[in-house]
Amino acid sequence: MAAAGQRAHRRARRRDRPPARLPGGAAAGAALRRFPGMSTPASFAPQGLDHYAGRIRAALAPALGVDASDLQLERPRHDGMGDFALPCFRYAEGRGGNPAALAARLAAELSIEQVAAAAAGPFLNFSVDRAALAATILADCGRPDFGGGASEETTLVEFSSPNIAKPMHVGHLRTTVIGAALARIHAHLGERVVRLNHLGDWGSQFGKLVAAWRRWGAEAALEADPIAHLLELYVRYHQEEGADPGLDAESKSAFQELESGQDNDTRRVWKRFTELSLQEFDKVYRRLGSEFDFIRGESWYEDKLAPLLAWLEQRGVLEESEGATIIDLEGEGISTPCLVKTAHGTTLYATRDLAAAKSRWEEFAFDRCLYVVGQEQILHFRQLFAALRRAGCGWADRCQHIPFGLVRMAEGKLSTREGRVLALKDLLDRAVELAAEVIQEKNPDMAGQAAAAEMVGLGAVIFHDLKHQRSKDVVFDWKEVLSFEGDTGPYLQYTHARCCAIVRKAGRPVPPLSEVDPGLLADSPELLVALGRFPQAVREAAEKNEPMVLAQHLLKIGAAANAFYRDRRVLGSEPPLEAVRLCAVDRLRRVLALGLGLLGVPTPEEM
RNA sequence: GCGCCCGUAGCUCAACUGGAUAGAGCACCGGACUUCUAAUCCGGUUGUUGCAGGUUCAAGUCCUGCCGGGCGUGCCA
Repeated sequence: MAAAGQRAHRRARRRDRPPARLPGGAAAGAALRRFPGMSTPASFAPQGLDHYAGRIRAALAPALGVDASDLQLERPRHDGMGDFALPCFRYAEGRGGNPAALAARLAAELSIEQVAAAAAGPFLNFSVDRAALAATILADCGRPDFGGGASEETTLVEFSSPNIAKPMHVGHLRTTVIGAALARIHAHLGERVVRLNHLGDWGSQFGKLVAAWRRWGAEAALEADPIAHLLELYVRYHQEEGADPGLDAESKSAFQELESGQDNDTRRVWKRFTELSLQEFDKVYRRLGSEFDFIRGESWYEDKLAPLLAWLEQRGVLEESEGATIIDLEGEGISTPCLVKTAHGTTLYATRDLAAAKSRWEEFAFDRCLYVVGQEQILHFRQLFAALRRAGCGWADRCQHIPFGLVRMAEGKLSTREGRVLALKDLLDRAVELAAEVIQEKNPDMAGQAAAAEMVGLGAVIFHDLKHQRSKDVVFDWKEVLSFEGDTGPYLQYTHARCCAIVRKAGRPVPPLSEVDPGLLADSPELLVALGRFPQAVREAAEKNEPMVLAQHLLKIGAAANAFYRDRRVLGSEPPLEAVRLCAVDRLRRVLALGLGLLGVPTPEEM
């Protein structure tokens, strides 16, 4: 059993929000709206730099005779080259000119309010007037919905999905943290988000567990530390199964009792294991700020399996092969068929996922359904979606696997069966402990040190996970994960806390925009541009389902912020300067809190 | 065997899905705290983007073939 985001089985618990009502049945429209380049989709009011991108497009489109949405506006590679760039190569092609000449001509001809155009060889660079930009940024960044949108689509996010009776370990960190971040990011864009925890609570392994419990289980140990004891039983089972054929028979019969659906002792034991596990998981979820609208294990779909199989049969996609029931996927370009029933008649992982997908579609009519599950299951999801397509589900294209790389320990492979795991709780505790030491050293007089340490420690772990591309494997390195310097969560938390301190110590309210002169911020273009690009970062993170995009952008804002208040004294400066800088610091504080909040990184006001 | 993912500075990673001189952090060296938190800032050093071809005005990015690592590959989840 691999280290990363497993998903497994049954029995669901519903909590919190009521089952959402969907506006009018089958939602129409493309599952995934594409946001080409730096365009601003209609559902988003222009924010930050978007204002100017819109103007530039509007001016360029007629000049080039192309549709505004086809314009490829880019970020210049280096600061100082402007705020937007248009490579002119492709536009020069059709009209016989050379790109540099076209750029020069456009630079001379274009007249855009508050935007200067300059040719740089074949590139046309645009610079936004600093004072105008400052005014825009100060106005937009103060809003709590900065970078937000008005999409009315419905997005399902399935994430975390640990197996019951096993500890959550570092492998679960990624799915839990990435999934929660994606859910928040999509929600910020206005989407109606449904968070699902597809617990691994079903399957033959629970027959094994119950069998092991009957042989060696100890009530006292179970109550003291349920998951530790259950893991112990699981490990022991695998140690002894080879030498003891009776075990296998016991576990098979236990699983049959479980699957029978009848209320018997096996089922009661299993149910108790589930509840004990959930209590433990909840502690971690609370710390990580992860919430679910529905905790539905695989078992929740149990009574939907028979109808599903009947439906598949009716659709004519089932075949028998070597005694098993399969859906052939050759026509979908997948040589491995999807198995929905074993030769012994039991259902499989894929069967439950098919039932789950169909049930979710019928309940939520989603515009997209994201499965945040490790990339070792890529084939499984390809099969799942292909099988749905074969069964005639057009909505299968709205389902998307969001894979991520494996977490591996530097010392070697993680293995649940061998009992070698790094429990997530231990990782978090260690991070918090270290954060407490640093706070004690750097800010010994602060009140509420324990609370701050919890936030900083968790912030370090969460941000570390989110700042990398999902697809890359991660070699877990204590030193790196627990680093609080440089491009880290605590760096951003620190920046936020500094901004909070300045606002707090100002001894007066942040002046309203009408009372400041934004032009006085013209000396800090990096800061303005970094803040101004925040909406684009949120959008791109959602579009790619890649929180890293937002994390990386927050680092840019953080760097600009630190340089800003390092060189520009706020409090005690000339009154007009103090006013506008205070205003800027306030916006920084808000945007950092907003962005970090989307990622799930806590934002202490002092640390 | 076949399929998918990854390969960028000593280390950890970016690079806006084909654009400008490939950028950050860590580490190392040197500077900056009687003033809003030095968990910071400023400056310096670091590249055959795994290898070889190909497409293109333009390739880290696309196509082919290799090398290396990881993960999958019908009755587990």
